[in-house]
Amino acid sequence: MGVTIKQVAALSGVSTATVSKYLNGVKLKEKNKISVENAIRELGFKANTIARNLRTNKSMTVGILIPELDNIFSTKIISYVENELTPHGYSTIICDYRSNPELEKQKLAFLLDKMVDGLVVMPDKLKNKDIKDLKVPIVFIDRIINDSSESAVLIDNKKATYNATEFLIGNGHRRIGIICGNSDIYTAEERRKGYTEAMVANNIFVDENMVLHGRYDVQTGYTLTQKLMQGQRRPTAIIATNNDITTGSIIALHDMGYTVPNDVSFIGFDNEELSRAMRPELSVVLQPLEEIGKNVAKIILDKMNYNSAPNSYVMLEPIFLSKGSVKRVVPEN
Amino acid sequence: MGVTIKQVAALSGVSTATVSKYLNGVKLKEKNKISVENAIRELGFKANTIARNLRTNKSMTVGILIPELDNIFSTKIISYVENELTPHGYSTIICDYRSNPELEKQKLAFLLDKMVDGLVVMPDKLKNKDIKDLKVPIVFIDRIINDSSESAVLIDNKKATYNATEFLIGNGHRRIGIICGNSDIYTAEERRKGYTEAMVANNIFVDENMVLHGRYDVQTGYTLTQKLMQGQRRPTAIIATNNDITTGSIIALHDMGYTVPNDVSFIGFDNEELSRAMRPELSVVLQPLEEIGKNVAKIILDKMNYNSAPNSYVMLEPIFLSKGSVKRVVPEN
DNA sequence: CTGTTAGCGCATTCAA
DNA sequence: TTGAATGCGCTAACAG
Repeated sequence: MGVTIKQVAALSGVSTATVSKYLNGVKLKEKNKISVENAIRELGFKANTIARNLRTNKSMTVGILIPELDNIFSTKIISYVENELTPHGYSTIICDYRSNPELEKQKLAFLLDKMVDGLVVMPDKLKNKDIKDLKVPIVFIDRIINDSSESAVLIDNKKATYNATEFLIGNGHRRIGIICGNSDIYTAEERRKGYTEAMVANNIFVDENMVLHGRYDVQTGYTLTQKLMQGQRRPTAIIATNNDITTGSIIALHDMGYTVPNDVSFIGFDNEELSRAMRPELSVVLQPLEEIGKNVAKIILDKMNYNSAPNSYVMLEPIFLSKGSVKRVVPEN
Repeated sequence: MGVTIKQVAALSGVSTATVSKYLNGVKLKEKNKISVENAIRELGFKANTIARNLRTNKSMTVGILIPELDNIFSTKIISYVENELTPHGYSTIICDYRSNPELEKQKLAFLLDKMVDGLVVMPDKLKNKDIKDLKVPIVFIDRIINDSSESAVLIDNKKATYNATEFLIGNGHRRIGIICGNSDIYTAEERRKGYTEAMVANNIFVDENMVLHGRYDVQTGYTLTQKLMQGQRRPTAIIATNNDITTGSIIALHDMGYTVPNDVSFIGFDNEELSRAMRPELSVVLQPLEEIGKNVAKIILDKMNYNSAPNSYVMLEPIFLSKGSVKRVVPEN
């Protein structure tokens, strides 16, 4: 369908091999170089990458697999990753699996089909066996897979909620509700642990009615906040553990007529923009998105370029932004 | 480096042609079919799609090109498009061009390189000449390209802001500020026109200081809102014309100590979640994202399957959600 | 520095 | 039904 190297060769009076070399940066005799260039221009030639990939077994593309597309947290990180990859000549193919375990595997296979040279994955239900004998380098973001020692970049999730919880405790709170993602997600479980550890460290009883699990979405934040606030003994503070849960939780509180922090103190996660828009602004745990992205890019580039690059596991510090959504209360004890 | 059709053929005692036929759904003699299936299983054979694409000139994938990845408006639509495409056997490759005209063309070329069978594009600076002789079907979302009669799905943008503006006028507002995207973006210009037309239709002078243009991002919303509110004669109402501008605008108002709607009335765009989180909730113009996605999918599928499918241009109705962010005022003059 | 030759993995004639 | 042969467009030896 398109113009081929053969036609270029014919028109310029050299062999296809020579044209190919030209395309791959090999120096030609000045005269040949010029006639090849002319032919390319005249014919409007564009190399067929599919054929090239077939031949070289490389595609100069990195596959990116995330659970949801409409999740700013992951898309922002990806933007940063892309930013670092592009200057090195790599393109990216982004796929989402709608938090669906079936799709998760299918899309992984799809990316492999496209002969990606590397993979950046935010996994959900993926198991070690699904990835352990892939021939392409892989880096996990945000979450890791049990028993896998593949490279990963994430934040210290336990610390994130530990700090948030301690902050609340320091302000007199004892009944602290927390809304977590499903406990089979690594991140969710870590965040839950951070909370529990902080409570325990401060000799506070952990009421299981205060620890709720659901999906990482607005609806979950909404519903579980209602549940927390409708219980017999309400929390005096709530921690939302992801971007969408933060949104849903705030909407629910407002819909129920509660004011933050007068009726209930609040610490959000990730949702910097909502935090800034509210008055008082929300105290939030933020992740260093740009740093995450840069680390991911560095690791995957290293791995693609030096097969021997060892796995690296990077754990970054969460950022706690203290704003006006936490009120000091008298401890109930 | 994987298992090839050749090895399968060898192991099952038939020719590669026969294996290929099996893979493509051609009926084989029962005995052959079984041995081929066994061989495939034993060897763990997986057809190499790159080779297949090279041969067939098809990839069963649709390329999606959007300006920004961290823009929920586009990613939500894409989710819906994907949802409709998957059951038909099509996968998607998503690329963003970071609102960069250079990248916009590059990524388009990248997708073409991947031999996508169809294209869904939210264009920015793309010109008709860039796409007029592509051999793959294309559908535009949200924005169209001048002098191009390609298929497109969008909302009636002019009406969206016309209605919002009329609503404000009906509530006594005369000095109405509006923050628009860059005027070379189709959508931005339409929205600006809707505003102007409503003003003119109501015999209200259009003060050019009230009509500001910038990027479709939070920073723009923030800065231009400051500008509007710092002027000598402040607006009594502000219209933000996209998701991020809405966010930035609200943050700016709050940072300056203004309350909505007491100090200034406000109508946002797209940002349903922020709208729901605020108290009073924000009045907003919403787009029917799911409907947009479904229309896009339908059109691109038709075009990929019947080359003759005519171009279609779908214009959907915007939704105006009236909440508490608009206050009735006494008209100034 | 250039051309010849071979083949990546698959799908598709055309005969048989 | 099947198989032998051919080639999609390109790159990679190797020899010249």
